[in-house]
Amino acid sequence: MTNAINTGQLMAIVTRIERLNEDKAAITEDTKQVYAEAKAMGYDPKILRKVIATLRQDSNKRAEEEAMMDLYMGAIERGTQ
Amino acid sequence: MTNAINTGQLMAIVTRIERLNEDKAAITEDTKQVYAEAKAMGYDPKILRKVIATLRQDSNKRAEEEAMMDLYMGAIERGTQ
Amino acid sequence: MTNAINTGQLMAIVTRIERLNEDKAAITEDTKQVYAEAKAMGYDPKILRKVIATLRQDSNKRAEEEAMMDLYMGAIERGTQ
Amino acid sequence: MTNAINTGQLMAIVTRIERLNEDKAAITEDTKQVYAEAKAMGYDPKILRKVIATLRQDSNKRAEEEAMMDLYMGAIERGTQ
DNA sequence: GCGCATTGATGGCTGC
DNA sequence: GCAGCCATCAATGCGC
Repeated sequence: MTNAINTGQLMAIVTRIERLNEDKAAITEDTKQVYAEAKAMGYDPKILRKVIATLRQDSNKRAEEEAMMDLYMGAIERGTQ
Repeated sequence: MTNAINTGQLMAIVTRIERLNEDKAAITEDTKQVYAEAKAMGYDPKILRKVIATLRQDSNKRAEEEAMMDLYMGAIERGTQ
Repeated sequence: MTNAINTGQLMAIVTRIERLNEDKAAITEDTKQVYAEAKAMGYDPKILRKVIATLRQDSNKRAEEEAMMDLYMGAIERGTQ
Repeated sequence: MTNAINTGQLMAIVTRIERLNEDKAAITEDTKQVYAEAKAMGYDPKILRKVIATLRQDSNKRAEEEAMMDLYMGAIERGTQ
């Protein structure tokens, strides 16, 4: 019967994921720390967040535009076959 | 006038945060990878996620929520008999 | 050449889809409203959502998932004793 | 004891939400239909989706820019108080 | 059946 | 201190 669970294997997986989750939480913590420092230096955290978000959006936008271009190009190629 | 912005300082902050965001994204990537491996080994990712979430939850709170859920469900079942 | 686009036709399609999207957004809004009212009446929205989700689920499938979850949890508990 | 549940009230809430969910599903259905028609007319559904998404993004972008502007204006006002 | 895109849910942050 | 808001994250559903 293959329904039996390989306990060691399962626990290894669970442990790895839990570890990754902790690492991620730690980074979130660090990020908050940086925002706190920035605030102490007089920067408005809210604006800072918006700026970062905007910078990220701009990269995404570029990627997005390329994707769209590819899509159009593909359509044209198919249309002219 | 103190409104002038220290460009270097600001960029340092922004860069640090972007770096942390990237690190976090990388970990998210790794996590997805682990789930994919687990799936390949025959584990159901959906259940796996539930298990991880459950392990993280406080058991008292969990019991409480279940009790309330039963209460609601019971009321509805009686109402539709 | 048939590659030329019928602008009016295309716009009609786009407009219809946008309209449907708006309608959907409006319903989402209404739904949030109902949850808010329910909360004001003392119902826990989180539990309420779980109840609705549960009612929608096929009960066989639900039992199956719970069984598998128990299997995983049992293996982990035994492993950590 | 106030923990007892007003069954009729609860069911009314649940029913309203379920109804809204159905309406939403119906709209989703309609949308799929429109995409199917468009495809039959020779439009590439994939591109169509991207176009719609882009149009939506552009509106969002405008709103976003206004929000950012407000944020900056607020910061300046606070800074000059 | 997979990957993706959208949508729904949760937790954290901010302002009152 | 809490409610509302936002941003992230999980999950379902869709098209390929």
